[in-house]
Amino acid sequence: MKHSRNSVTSIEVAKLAGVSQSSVSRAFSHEGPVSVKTRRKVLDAARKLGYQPNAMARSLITRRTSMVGMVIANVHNNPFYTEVLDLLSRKFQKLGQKVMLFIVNRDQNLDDILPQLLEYQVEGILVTAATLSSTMAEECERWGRPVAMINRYVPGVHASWFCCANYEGGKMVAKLLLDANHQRPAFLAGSEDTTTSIDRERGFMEILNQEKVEALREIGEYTYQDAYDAAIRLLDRKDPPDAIFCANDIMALGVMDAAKNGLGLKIPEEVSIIGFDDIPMSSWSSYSLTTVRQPIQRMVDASVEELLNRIENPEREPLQEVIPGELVIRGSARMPGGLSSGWVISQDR
Amino acid sequence: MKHSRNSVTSIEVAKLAGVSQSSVSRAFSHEGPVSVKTRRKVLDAARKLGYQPNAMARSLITRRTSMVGMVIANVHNNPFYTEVLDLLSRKFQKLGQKVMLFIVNRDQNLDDILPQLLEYQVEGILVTAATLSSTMAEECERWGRPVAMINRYVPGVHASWFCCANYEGGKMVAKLLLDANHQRPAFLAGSEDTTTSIDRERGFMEILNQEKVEALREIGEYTYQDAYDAAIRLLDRKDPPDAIFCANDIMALGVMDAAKNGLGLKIPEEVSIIGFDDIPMSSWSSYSLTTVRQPIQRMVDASVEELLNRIENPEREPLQEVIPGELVIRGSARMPGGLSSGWVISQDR
DNA sequence: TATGTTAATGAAAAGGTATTCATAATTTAG
DNA sequence: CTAAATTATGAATACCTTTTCATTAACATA
Repeated sequence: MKHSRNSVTSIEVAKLAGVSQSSVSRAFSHEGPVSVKTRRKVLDAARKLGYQPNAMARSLITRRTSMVGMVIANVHNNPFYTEVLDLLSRKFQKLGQKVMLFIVNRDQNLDDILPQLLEYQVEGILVTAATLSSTMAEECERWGRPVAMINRYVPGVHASWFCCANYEGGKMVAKLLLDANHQRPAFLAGSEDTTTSIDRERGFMEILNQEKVEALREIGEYTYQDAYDAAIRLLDRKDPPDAIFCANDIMALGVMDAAKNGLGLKIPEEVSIIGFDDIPMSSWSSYSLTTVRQPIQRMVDASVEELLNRIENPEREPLQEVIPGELVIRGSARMPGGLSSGWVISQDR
Repeated sequence: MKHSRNSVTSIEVAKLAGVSQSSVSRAFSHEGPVSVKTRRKVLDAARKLGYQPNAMARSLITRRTSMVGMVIANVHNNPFYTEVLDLLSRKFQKLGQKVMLFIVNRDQNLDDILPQLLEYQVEGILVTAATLSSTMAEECERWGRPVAMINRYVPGVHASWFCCANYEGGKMVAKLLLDANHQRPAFLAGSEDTTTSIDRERGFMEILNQEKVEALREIGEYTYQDAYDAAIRLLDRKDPPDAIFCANDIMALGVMDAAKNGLGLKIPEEVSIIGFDDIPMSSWSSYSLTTVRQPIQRMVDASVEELLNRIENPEREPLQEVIPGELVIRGSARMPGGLSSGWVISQDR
């Protein structure tokens, strides 16, 4: 026999089990008192009919859905966010939350996504690699739907966010390059309008300026190909840089390919390359990229826990945190003479 | 003012607009007749109150949710499935479907996922890179929840599926290698229990057997690292292979790194490497991997359309399709002398 | 045994919408 | 200008749960 849709209701189960519908509900929801005898009867009947409580009906009365919205960009062209997506999803699952997923473009306006999320009564929204406008975030929060962001923040917004210490990361890289006696560094920006790229550059430039070192600059739009092209432009000048700090790893890999295979340069002898993220490919022997590892697990854990926390306690004020990254020294950048010079060399994972 | 949860109902809107609740519903659902005047009044009031229809309540009565379940594995360690996830999600979005996402392990049992999907009344389920047991699939279908799979099938199962022509792909690769005069090919399997790996190997071996060519064999579990290790074992023997066909690209990249950087071999002069998938990295200049491109866009389009189609027409029989892949000739495999020999050389995307 | 407590049960209401049906308003045809 | 047909509206119902409340059964205490 073929059921057109799942039409088995608690009433039918009740009938078969010879109890009231209320008892069926109690047997399933672990709330309220049920005798072991009726529970058994109910579960037997339910199994026989293939009954399953209807989450929609339940949510209508409990006003809880156990659903969260997840908005993520850049998932296909940056393995870092693939990993974030993976970890987020699994963490939510483990904590009993259902995930409603929206994949967007980095620069996409979320104004048409939000209504859908709210319509479906998600209890909270997690945004990463995309930016929720300040007004939109306020709107969500005002309706009791907490928002948490990863690696993105909006000044003064009433929402939680968790970022890698991008500014400090940029500083670390600059110090490393100067210590290793680089004379002519360059910065390869991601997208001009992302705080991640901006902050990494700010930290980087801050140190260089202190030492009165000027830096070249190009834009790679956070993609392999744009970075490859930018690297060619950069390295093909009469006065090429001797080091390139890229706003993320995927660009750094593009730059390495451009330098090595495009222009036949030796890395790190002729040019040092440093990235940011520490995606899996950075440790591959073809690249061996020196980079700043983002504390991805901690960012994920913190943001999920914070989000669920604020769902349970709506009065709680949103939390924001900057979590330090760590330098991962591999082979793509020349090292300071001593090497001992106090650098923390992180192990590969 | 802070609303505890979204508590604005159609009744409040009706009150403010001075119409009945029914009219509010009609104004929003584009069903039934509404005069332009009342529609305007309703929408005005709704905007003022920040009203949004409650999808849970709606689904309860319409018995439709516009939600589909998406179960995907391997998303973090195989860029191919990252892209599938991305395309699937966007396609569903474009067609007005909400996606409930579950990320699982390849070998994970889906028995605990399914009840959750059914509980939340998804109207269909799309599974990729994971396997739904035959009985589970039947169960879903029996309750009117169509199932579609990408790159996975279960013999005799009553579900839709769309696969790349893995068997034929394996044959193509074998022919190419033989034509280019390779004497000692090897196959690097993914996971032993996946039809993708099995079918690719079957096609590959079929041609080799025809020509009485024996092949070496190793297992790489579909990961870069395992493949790297397997390649070392393979290439470090006294009688190493002169070609390695890998069950997917990510393994092929591991094999290339092992050969080039681990053992100092020249590719393709000393060993040819061929992959399967055509992930973005395969076209990077450090690899330039010859591979079989999966028709990812077509598989995604077909499976989504088929799933929605069967949701609308539950009586329709599930459709299955094998879609041919195409050989992408790059630089990681020695070519037949003529090169003209009739090979379709695909352009990079 | 009588009485007071606690546990178990069922009837009924509530949650927010879509939809049916009957009625009212409007338009069209004659 | 009336009758007929059409369109717009509102009241009431249904969707499937959870939960409250009142009632009954079971149990323990004196």
